Amino acid sequence: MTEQDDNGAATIFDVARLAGVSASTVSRVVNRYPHIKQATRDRVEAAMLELGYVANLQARALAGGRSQLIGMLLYDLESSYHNQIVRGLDAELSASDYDVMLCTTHQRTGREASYVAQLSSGVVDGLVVILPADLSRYVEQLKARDFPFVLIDYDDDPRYNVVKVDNEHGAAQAVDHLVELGHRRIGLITGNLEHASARERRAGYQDAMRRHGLDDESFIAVSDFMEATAYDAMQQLLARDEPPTAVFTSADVPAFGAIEAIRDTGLDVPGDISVVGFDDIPEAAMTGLTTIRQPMSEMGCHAARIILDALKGEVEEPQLVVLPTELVVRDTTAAPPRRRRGRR
Amino acid sequence: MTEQDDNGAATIFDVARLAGVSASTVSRVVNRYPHIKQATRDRVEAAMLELGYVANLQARALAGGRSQLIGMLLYDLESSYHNQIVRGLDAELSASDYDVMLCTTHQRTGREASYVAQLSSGVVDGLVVILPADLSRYVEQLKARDFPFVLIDYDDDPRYNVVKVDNEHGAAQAVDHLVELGHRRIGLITGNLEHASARERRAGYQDAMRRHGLDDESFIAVSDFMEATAYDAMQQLLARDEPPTAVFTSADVPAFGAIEAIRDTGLDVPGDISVVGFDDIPEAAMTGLTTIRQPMSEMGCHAARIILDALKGEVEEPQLVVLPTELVVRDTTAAPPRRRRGRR
DNA sequence: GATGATGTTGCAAGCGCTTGCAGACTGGTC
DNA sequence: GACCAGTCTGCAAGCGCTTGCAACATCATC
Repeated sequence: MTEQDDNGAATIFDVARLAGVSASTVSRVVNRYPHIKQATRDRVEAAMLELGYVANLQARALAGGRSQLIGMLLYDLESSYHNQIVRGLDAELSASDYDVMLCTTHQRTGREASYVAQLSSGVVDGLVVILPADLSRYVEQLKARDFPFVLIDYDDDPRYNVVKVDNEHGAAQAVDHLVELGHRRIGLITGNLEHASARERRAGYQDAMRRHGLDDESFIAVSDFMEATAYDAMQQLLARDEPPTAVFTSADVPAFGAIEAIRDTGLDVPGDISVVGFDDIPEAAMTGLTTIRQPMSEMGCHAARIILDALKGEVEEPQLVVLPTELVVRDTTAAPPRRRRGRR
Repeated sequence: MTEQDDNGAATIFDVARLAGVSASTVSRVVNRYPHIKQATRDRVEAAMLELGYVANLQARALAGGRSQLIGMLLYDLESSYHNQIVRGLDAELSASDYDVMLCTTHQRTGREASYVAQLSSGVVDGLVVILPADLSRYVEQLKARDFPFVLIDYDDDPRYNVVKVDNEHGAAQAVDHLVELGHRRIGLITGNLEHASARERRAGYQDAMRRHGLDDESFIAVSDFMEATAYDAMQQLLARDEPPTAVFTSADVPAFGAIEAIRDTGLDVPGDISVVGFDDIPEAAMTGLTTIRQPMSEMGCHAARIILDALKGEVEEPQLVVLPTELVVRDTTAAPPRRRRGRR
């Protein structure tokens, strides 16, 4: 309302002067230090309000306080998969005065380490990481510094906090569903095998197939979670003498690619070939894709909770949270066609 | 490689000691100050490498330097619309050693002001804002402080940097397309009219309709960019004595809602009713929605460029960038049915 | 060989905040 | 009335960095 300084915002000293106390006292009010006389507190709060005081996060973090920010490192913002997780995280954190800062590495995979270094050196108080592949380089450093962090969708590693879903069981659910419908020739289009999730889903598929007496490695095509490569992978499977009557893809996005490839060959989904995805992103519901649902926003919640606990100093053993998946049957799966058609 | 301190990372002093220079010199090397002897520079760089030195962003920002971060404020991360913009922004920025920090206000509309205050008080060097409604509260403050910022999808306001598309023309393209197909009763489902884009698209629709001698306010239903409310709005339009044979929705997401409502009534898209969206999000291509494309990643690029220019001190007049839209015809538009059917 | 223009570096004062320590109170007890 | 425990507040020393200023080194010039 009243006098604002020339350019910048009001500092803690401005507030202190106006309230007739020292800066330390203002700091204590802001940080909810218990032993402050109510009258003093009121005066300080009034002054803050009047000046529109906003704490300078930089200074606070620098002086040893907290930045009240949790970093989230992703390789990509394209997929709605991440967004759901962010939602969950954000919802849980915002109840505790924390906020999320999102960073994406995009193409520039090599920059992960520097991102982590930067963020963890004061910008954020904790880190949630969804990245493929080998984190060892920087994760060990974080660990050594007792910096709170959670890995999402990573290998089960007793040294770290990990939040994930039961990928193997999820893949088995997909296979079981297809077998129940009567399918015997069931293909798999895996994701990039650098991802733990891709490996685990493949393992789940293989186990389930074996359990049904159906294992045949040649039904496996490798892709990388992208639509275009899944299209190609599907074409490979279709080119076989006896193409599969169903495919399970390691995510929803590649499922779309597979469906396109199938339809481009003149075949029908699910009439000729059934398709099951993984994730249950919103687009899956929209297009009627049968899929294995991951509770994504729950994953975000759990990650948040682990970080918050660590921040409270309730440091426990590293936690492993494995959430259950769920089969969602929609319109891309059906019984296999009666009469066998060779190819095409 | 060698001695790392007890916990935290190496500071500028550690580097200085190892290189046998003062901290200021190290700072100058880091900040590419020109007058440094090559030999000194080399020595410092070697020391940095050896210690794995990472500048503390907080301290740097606090001391008056730059954080090398551009903030982006969104109300939502759900729609792929934003993601595309972020992509463009990020691509452009990362070429200049800047990174993006994303913040979403989510439901909590009231917190926008505090977000902006926090971010602009040192966390980021510039701000890109995609928010609905009334920004006046905090935007004026930013302006007064000469803090670089860009508004996306905002009213044309000569005081601010604004990046947007030609919403009116886009809407006109949609109407023209439908008229060309033979439609005369063309409905509009607007977005939340707090958004400038919703208002402009409505204006474009109205102008075009008038131009074709077709204006009839009763064909306008108000929604809010969401699928569910668009569903309801469409139902209203369908309940009329003479329902429209085509609708234009102010975004792609509500178009999906409208289509669902139409199909739930037993009618066909585009056989009975044509639908045109706006945005061209990936889901539009996937589901064959005819729509008006916004060059989203270009919008991000432009925003980045404006911020970077401002940061370079090349402060010019506030810029207004209006990008063209493009009609993308897919499978949800066709000629109206021959024989008029009353309702249902 | 003196002079000035440049190039190269260090000193020290902050940036806005937190926090350990200590001093000044308050109240209750013996 | 003296004393102790507890409550409340200020002082001052940083957190890790940038940057204006000044000092010194270098070099070409006359």
